[in-house]
Amino acid sequence: MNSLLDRLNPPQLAAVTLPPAHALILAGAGSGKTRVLTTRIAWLISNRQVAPPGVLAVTFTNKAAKEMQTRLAAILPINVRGMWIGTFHGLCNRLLRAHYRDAGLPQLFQILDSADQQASVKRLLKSLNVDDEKFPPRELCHFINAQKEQGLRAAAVEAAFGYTDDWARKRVGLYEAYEAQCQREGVVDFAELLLRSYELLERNEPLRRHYQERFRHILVDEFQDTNKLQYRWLKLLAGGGAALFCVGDDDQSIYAFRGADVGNMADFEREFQVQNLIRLEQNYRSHGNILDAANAIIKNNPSRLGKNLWTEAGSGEPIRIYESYSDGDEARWIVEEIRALVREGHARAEIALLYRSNAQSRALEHALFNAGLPYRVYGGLRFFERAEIKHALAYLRLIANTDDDTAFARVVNFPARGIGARSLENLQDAAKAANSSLHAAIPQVAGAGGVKLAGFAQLIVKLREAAHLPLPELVDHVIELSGLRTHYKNEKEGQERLDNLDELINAAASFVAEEGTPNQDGEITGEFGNDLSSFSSDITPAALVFTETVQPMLASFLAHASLEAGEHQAGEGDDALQLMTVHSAKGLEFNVVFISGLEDGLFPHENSMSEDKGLEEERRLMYVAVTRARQRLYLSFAQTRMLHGQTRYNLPSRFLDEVPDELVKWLTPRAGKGGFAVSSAPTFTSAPRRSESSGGSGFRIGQSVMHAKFGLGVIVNAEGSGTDARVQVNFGHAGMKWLALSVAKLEAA
DNA sequence: GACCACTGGTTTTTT
DNA sequence: ACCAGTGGTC
Repeated sequence: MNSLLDRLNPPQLAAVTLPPAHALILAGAGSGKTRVLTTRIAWLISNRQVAPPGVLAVTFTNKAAKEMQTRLAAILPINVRGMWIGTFHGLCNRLLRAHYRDAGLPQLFQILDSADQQASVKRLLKSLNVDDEKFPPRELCHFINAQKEQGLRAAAVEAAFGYTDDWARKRVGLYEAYEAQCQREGVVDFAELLLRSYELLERNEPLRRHYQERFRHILVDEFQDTNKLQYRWLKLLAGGGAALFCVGDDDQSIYAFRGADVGNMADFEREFQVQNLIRLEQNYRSHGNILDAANAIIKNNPSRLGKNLWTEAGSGEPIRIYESYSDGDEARWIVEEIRALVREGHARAEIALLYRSNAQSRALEHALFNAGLPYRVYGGLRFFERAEIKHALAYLRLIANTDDDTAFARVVNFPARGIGARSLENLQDAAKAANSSLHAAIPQVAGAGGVKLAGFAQLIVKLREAAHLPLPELVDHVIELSGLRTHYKNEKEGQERLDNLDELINAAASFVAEEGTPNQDGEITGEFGNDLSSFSSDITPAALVFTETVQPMLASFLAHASLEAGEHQAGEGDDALQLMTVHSAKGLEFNVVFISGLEDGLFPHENSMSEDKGLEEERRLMYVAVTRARQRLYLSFAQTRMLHGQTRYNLPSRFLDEVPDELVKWLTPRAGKGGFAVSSAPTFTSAPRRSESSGGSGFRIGQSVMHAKFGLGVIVNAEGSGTDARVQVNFGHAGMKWLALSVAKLEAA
C-alpha cells in the first residue's frame, strides 16, 4: 500500500496523509491536484480510517467526477460506483430522488436545463400577461438563479433587500410565481436542485443527522468555483464533525460571473479554523519559461492568497509572440506554424488553439478548413441539447409526468398536428382557470381545437401504455408513435436528425448497461440509480415504491440527460487540433498552445472593465490559458479584427506587457508598450477599405498615435476634413475619445 | 400553417 | 457576420 504514496512529493504526501481535520489545499496549476484528491480517498479507505460509504467527494463537472472514479477504481478493489462521488448537482439529485417526499417533490420530478427554464419563464410571463420587454426571460432566469444561489426564496428576497421600486417588487413576484409554476408541474431547475436539497437537510433534523453522521470525510474539488449556497450545503453536511478537505486555486477562479465566490476559501479557513493549509507549488506540467510568464502575469493581481509555481524542468523554449495585420492573417500564420509543428512530429491533438470568446473561432476554422487540417471545436451544441433529441425527451417526460408543461408545450404541435396558437391559448386559459396543468385542462377546450387536443391526449395515453417496455425499446417506440421519425424522414435534411434519434436509442441502451446493472445484492447503485440501500430504511421507506406503470430507469435516464448534456461530438479520438475558449480549456493541458486575439477589448474583454474586479478575473483567465501549455506557448494579436460585421481596431493586450522580456521571442518586430510595431502596411493581404484619410492630415484609420495626456492609441474612425477634421481614437486604458485634429496634438507612433 | 423578410442581440459556461 | 426569434403575407 505504500506504493500508493511512493511518487508523491513532500507537500502532496502531507496533504494525502493529513489527520482527519479540516484542510485547505492550495493547488497550483499542474501541481497534481486530482492525484492528491484520489490518493487521499484511497489512503483513507485502505488505512481503514473511513469506510467507502463515509466518503463524500464533490466536483463541478461530470468529467472530473468520472476521472476521479476511474482513478480510484484503478487503485482500490472496491465498487466505486456505489460511493458518493459526483457533481454538486448529481449528488443533490440523488438526495432528492431518495427523499422526494420529504423534499415536497413528486417521485418522478423532472430537471429543467437552462433552455427549459427559459421556456418555462417565457410561458409564465405569457400566462400572466407580463410584458417580456420589461422582464426579458433571460434576465429573469438570471435573477432567479442568482437569488437561489444566495439561498434566497422569493419571500426572503424582500426581507433581505426590501423593495426599491415597483419593478423590483414585480420581479420578485414573478420569481414567486415561477416557483409556484415549477412546483405545480413537478419540475426543478439546476439551482433548485441545490437549494431544495439544502432546505431538505436544514429542516429535516433526523435526515440531516443521518447524513452528518454518515459522511466522515468530505472532499471538494475546484473549491474556488463554489458559490455561496454550495458552501453552505457543505457546511451543513460537515456539521456533524466530518473533516472537510477542500482543494482549490484562487488564481484559477474564472467563474465569478456565474456566482462563484473565491471568498469561500478565506471564509472556510476562518470559519473552520483550518490548521492545515498546504500549498502545492511544484508544477509537473510546464517548462520554466511558461511558468515564469504565468507567475509574472498573476503577480499583478493584488488580492491573492499567495503562491508561486516552480518546476524542476528546464526553462525550455521562449514564449513566441506574433503580431499580425488582421484576424485572417493571424489565422493563416497559425496554420503555417501548425504545419511546421506537425512536420516536426507534433501530434495535432496535442496542439490547442485558445481564444477568449467563441466568435473568434470562425476565422481560425476558416483557415484550418482551407488548409485541410482536421480540427475539433469544443463547446458547440451538445447531444442532449439538439432539438430533435429534446423533442423525443419531451415525449418521454410526458410519460413520466403529464403535468410537465414545458415538455407538453414543446411537442403538443410537433410534429405538426394542427394545434395552432389559438387552441393553445384556449388551453392555457383553461389551465389557468382550473390551476391545473395544460394536459389536465384538455377536456375543458371546446370546438375543433378541443378535438385535436384530445387526439394528442390519446397519444400520450398510448405512450404511457408502453412505459413498461425496456428503456431502449420505449425510446424507439416513442420516436415512432409520436411521428418524429416520419417527420424527419420527410424532411429534406432530416437524415442527420434521424441518425441522432437512433443515437438516442443507443444512448438509452448503454445507459441501461452502465447504470442499471444490479450488483450482487440486486440493487441499482449508479449515480442516477436510486441508491436506497445506503439510507436507513426507517427514514423513507416510501421511496422504495415506484409508480407502478413507470419504470425507474426512465426517470434516471431523463435526469441523466439533463445533468449530463454530453460531449457526444464528432471527431472524438481523431488526431485533430483542439479549438476552445480559455474557459473550457481549464483543467486540460497540451504540448503546444496558441493563445490568439490578445488585444485590449477582446482579452481582457471590454465588458470586464466596467465590472468590479473584472480585470482581475480576466488576468486569472490569462493565467489559466498560459498554464495549459507544457512545452511551447504562442501568443498572437492582430491590429484589425472583424467583429459583429465591423472592423475593430484594438491595441495589443496589456497582458502582453506583463510577460517579462527575457522570456519572450518576438516573431515579428517587437511592439512598443501598448502599441504596434509593424506600421499598418499589410504585407500579405489586400489593404482594408480606408473610408477617409482624415482630411489629408496624414493620419489614417488603424494608425497608432501618441497623445500627450492619453498616451498611445489607435485611430478607429474619422470624419470631417480640414479644420473640422476629427478622429476617434481608442486609447485602451484611457478609453475611446473623439479628438479634433486642429486642437489635439497627435503624433504618429 | 408554411414561408419569408425584418429585428435585435450577440463574454466567458456547468449543471 | 450571423443566428434566432418574430411578425407579416399567402
